[in-house]
Amino acid sequence: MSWSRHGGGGTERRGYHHGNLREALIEAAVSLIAAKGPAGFTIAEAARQAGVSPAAPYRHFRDADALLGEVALRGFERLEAALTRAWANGTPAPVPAFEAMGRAYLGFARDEPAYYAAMFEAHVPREAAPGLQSAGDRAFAVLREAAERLAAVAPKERRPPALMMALHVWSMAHGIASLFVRPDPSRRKLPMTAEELLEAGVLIYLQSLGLAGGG
Amino acid sequence: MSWSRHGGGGTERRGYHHGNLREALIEAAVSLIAAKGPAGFTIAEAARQAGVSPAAPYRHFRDADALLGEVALRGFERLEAALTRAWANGTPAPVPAFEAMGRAYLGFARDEPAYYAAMFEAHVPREAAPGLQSAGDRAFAVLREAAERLAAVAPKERRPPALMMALHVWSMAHGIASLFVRPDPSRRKLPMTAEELLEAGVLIYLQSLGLAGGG
DNA sequence: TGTACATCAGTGAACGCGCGTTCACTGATGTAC
DNA sequence: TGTACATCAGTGAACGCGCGTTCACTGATGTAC
Repeated sequence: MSWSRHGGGGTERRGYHHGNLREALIEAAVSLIAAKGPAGFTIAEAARQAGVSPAAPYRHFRDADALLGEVALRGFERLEAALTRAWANGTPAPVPAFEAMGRAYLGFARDEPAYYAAMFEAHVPREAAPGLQSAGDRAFAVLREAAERLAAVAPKERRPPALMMALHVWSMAHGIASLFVRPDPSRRKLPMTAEELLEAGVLIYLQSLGLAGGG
Repeated sequence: MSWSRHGGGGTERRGYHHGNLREALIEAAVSLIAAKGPAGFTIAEAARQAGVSPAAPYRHFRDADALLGEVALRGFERLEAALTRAWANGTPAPVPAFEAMGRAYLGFARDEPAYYAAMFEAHVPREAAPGLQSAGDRAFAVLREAAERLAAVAPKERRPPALMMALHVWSMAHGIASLFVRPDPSRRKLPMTAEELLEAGVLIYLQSLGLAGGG
């Protein structure tokens, strides 16, 4: 395999062929977005960071949107993995597992700002990368299935449509992430952590469905 | 007043002095952001649209952030007005007035996409325009005061901190606006309107606090 | 009412910059025989 | 094992473009007297 000779870094010697330029460009895009936001990313700069001429990226990506779309796609895959891990198939119990999933969403926004920005802030057309749309669908499906499991446990007369539950929780998590987690220069200060805010909100919401203790 | 001679449009004859360039640039920025998103806006293009040389805007704004900041500031003022109007001092009753405020938030996101983008998507530093931070504070204060009025009506043993209620509802409204109202090319389809989704979410939330008729 | 003057909003030409995109090319790779 | 050849990833030079920003300037405005 050619890229085994080229492995990780950027400064390393290489021949005429890069060997793994596609991956290197994606990595470069991620680090550029992390540093300067999605608007600060350009194909030319990504090429420079990959140590390659400005024309080279066009062998792999039609334009900037295609590259951004690939970053977004991988972001959705990572988010899906993180949510799946947190939900842990509803263990030890559905409600705490659901809460863990909420924390995972915020953790993703915090720890992977570049992916998050490509997914939700770059306004990449869904056709930009093949599979982008379905990767997004799969990430949301994790949340929806968890909501279905929860809904099944709820007292029948209070049970809302699981899809709606999923949308409510996603919206609250996403709103909190956008307003209080993403590094925005005009971000408002919170009197608690974003995680505490979300956890409280979800608990209040679930209580109403007969799913969480007391109050 | 000099600008009384120059009034509205752009194509109209004018002399050496524009007379109302500052306002014209803000209008141009709003229309550019509406058309191409915050990233598609440039000082040069705003100047062109105002019928003025590319150097002229620098008499009024230090840079693009200052102009965007001014747009964001006015956006917060408009949002504050819209929320205040919808809340209507809690009439006819706190819960429906609260719901109306939620609809007003979504309506603002839908009807004023340029302002919304400048406020929440352009990542303008809060120092970009004097008063920007406090305009944001005032808009949020409307929501917070409404939450306080609602909290006062809630049964004591279920009453959450009003600030937290405000943050929860703001987050859900903002999440729904970001995910389902803003024109995002990768936006997911909803099985209901954004307004219905938010209304249902807020009702479920308020039920839990003993504030809305039970399910 | 008239005039001189200070002020300052807007001009227009110019600059350097980085970007996206193209093109004919070059040289590394791997495969057919 | 060797050789000829097709493939195609990456080159590098070039282009036109629009942007931000500067500068000495010009001419409209309004105010002091």
